[in-house]
Amino acid sequence: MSDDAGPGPHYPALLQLLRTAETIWNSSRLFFGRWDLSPAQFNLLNLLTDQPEGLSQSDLSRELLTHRSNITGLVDRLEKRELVRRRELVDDRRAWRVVLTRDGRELMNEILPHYYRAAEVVWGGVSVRRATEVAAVLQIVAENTERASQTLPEVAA
Amino acid sequence: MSDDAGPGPHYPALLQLLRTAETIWNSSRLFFGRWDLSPAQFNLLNLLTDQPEGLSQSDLSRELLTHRSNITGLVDRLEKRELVRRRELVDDRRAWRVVLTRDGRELMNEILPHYYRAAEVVWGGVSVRRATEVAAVLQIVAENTERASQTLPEVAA
DNA sequence: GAGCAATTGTTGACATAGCAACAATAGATG
DNA sequence: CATCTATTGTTGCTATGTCAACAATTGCTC
Repeated sequence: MSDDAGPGPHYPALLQLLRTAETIWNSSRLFFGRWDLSPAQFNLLNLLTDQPEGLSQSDLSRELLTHRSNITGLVDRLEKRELVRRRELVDDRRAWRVVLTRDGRELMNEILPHYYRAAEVVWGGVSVRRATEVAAVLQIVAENTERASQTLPEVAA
Repeated sequence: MSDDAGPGPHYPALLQLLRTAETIWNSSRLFFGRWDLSPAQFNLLNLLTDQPEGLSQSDLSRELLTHRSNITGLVDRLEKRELVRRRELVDDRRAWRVVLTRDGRELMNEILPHYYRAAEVVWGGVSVRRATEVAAVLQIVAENTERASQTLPEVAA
């Protein structure tokens, strides 16, 4: 129960986690740059790939862990390149269904094999079993974080 | 050697990694908001905390895994709040030494204990041993990613 | 149905990113 | 020394991100 404490024993692991994720994100920018896509744009397209009915912008913001208002511009730019289209949602006139166009689907068909291969390269030397264990721990960390966010004042009280 | 492959066996772990990091990042925005800091601002101040001589903006950009040009505005805003100061670097008139002010040091002294405690909360239920193992795997992943970035064309060839 | 609360997407303001181009300076090489 | 190259920080452009406020619509409740 020491009080003016320095870093705890888990602290280095937290730093490594954030650092690794940032490294991957930066590298993915180079990777997707070959198709003139930002990581954010790719992630959005990727979400739509197995959604023939499309997703609302609200759905997209939830899945992408980002604010609704980001989606507007993101979809605007992808729509301008005709990779994506806004279609009407019959039972709700406030919302759109964002769907892949034919061009969008073809682009994803081209990128995805490269992407999946790169994902394996990144885990090179790490067994599937070990990677799965790591993912399980990371899920716990994510859940802890969300729980802590909801009771924010107490986290640091 | 299948070719029009779907996701590989490590793919879910990659998604979980990125998702967890984003969750932490988003949560940290709320957390640091109590002191009117963005996560980026905190990270910069945190780097300076054990650097009484300060760091050049180049050093900062390297450590923060971000472009030089970001640091300009980041330091500008922190300087306006008098948490940080640009001082001359005697042997190189191109560069600055960015150092914490007294206010900046005091602010960090206030925040850091809360921060370190939150870092432990995030790993709740995960033993130190396990967290350290996870971090070791994540370091391998980061190294693989950097190596792949340097030989980008081949990654997806 | 009328009224009220919640949701959806957009907008504007701003912080945070990357990148290219630039001026100033430093370092290396002849 | 002169020149060529590399590094440092800044600027402008754009994309991405948060947030608050707004209009339109939906859902709920009386």
